[in-house]
Amino acid sequence: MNSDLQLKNQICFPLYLCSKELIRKYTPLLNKLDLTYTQYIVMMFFWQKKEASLKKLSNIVLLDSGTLTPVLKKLENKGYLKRIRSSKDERNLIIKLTSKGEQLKEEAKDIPEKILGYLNLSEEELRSLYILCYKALFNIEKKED
Amino acid sequence: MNSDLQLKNQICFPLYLCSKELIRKYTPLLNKLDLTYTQYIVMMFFWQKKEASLKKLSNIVLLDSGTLTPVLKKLENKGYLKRIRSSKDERNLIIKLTSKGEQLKEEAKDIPEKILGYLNLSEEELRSLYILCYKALFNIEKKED
DNA sequence: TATAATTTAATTGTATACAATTTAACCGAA
DNA sequence: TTCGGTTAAATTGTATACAATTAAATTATA
Repeated sequence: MNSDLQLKNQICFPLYLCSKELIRKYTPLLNKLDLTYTQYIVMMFFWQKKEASLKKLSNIVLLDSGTLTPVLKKLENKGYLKRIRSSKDERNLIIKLTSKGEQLKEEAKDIPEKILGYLNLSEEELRSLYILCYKALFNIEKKED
Repeated sequence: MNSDLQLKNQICFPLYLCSKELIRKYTPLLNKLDLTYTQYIVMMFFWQKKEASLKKLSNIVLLDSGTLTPVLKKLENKGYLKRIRSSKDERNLIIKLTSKGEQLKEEAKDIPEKILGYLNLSEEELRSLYILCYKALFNIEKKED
C-alpha cells in the first residue's frame, strides 16, 4: 500500500467516507423512530444490556462523557432511558432501559437488513470487512499515543 | 453475517469506530501543522489538484457547502488557500492553493507512514480493506434514496 | 426577451465529537 | 482521621456534519 500524500492512497479516507455515508443512510430510517445514529448506538447497547454505568457505556462505544451526557439526557427526555446516581458510589451514573425504550427495539428490528441491502456485499466480503475493521481498531487502541 | 440488533453484528459500528479512532490518531500529528482532519483532507485534495471549484471539491470529498464553507474560510485565513469567485460564472467559487499551502505539503509528508504504523495491517489486509471500503461506498452512493 | 426553473454557495439550526477543565465523591497512606 | 491523589461525570469551547432554506446568478423556454 502506497503511503503517498494522496487521498486515494490513504486508507483513512475511504474508511471515513464509508462510515459517514453509511450513517447517512440510517438517517431516514431512524427519523421514523425519532433517533439519531449516535442515539441508536446507545439504544442498541441498552437493548442488549438493560442497565450500565456511563463509564461502562463509554468504554464500549468509545465516546466520552462530553458526547454521551447530552445524548443520554435527550434519550431520557424521550422516555427511553432513566439516569440514576449510584447509591453505592455517587460518582457513578447508572443508566437503565425503560419499558418504552424496550418497545422501541421492536420498531427498529428491520433496520439492519435494510442497511445490508444498501451495502450489497457478499457474506464473505462482509465478514472480511468486519474482521479487518476490528483488527485495525484493536491495533489503533493498543498503542498508547 | 447476522443482522440481529446487536452492536457487534452491525457492520456500520466497527466502520464508525475504526474511522473515528483512526482520525483521532491524526490529531496530535496534525496539531503540529495547525490542521484538523477535515482541513487535512481538503489540503490533500489541493496538493493534488492546485485549483478547483467548491462544487468539484464537494463531489470528491462528499461534504456539502455547509461543512466546506467554514473549513475553506479557515484555511484561507491561515493563508493556505485563496477563494475567488469565477468571472465566467459568478455562482462558482474557485479555490486555489497558495505557495504557503504548497509548502505545508512538505511538513505533512511523513504522516501517512505514521498512520500505517498505528494500523499495523499487512499489505494484503490494507489492500483488502481499501477495496472493500470503496466497493461498499460505490454501492451506498449508487442507490438513490 | 422576460420569466420560470435550475444551479451554486452561503446561511441557519441541530446534533455530534473531543480536548481540556471543573466539580464532586471516594480512596489511601501518613 | 485527614488531606493529597484519583476517579467519574459534567461543563466549556471549538470544529465538524448535514438537512433545509435562502440568495444570487445563469439557463431554458414560452
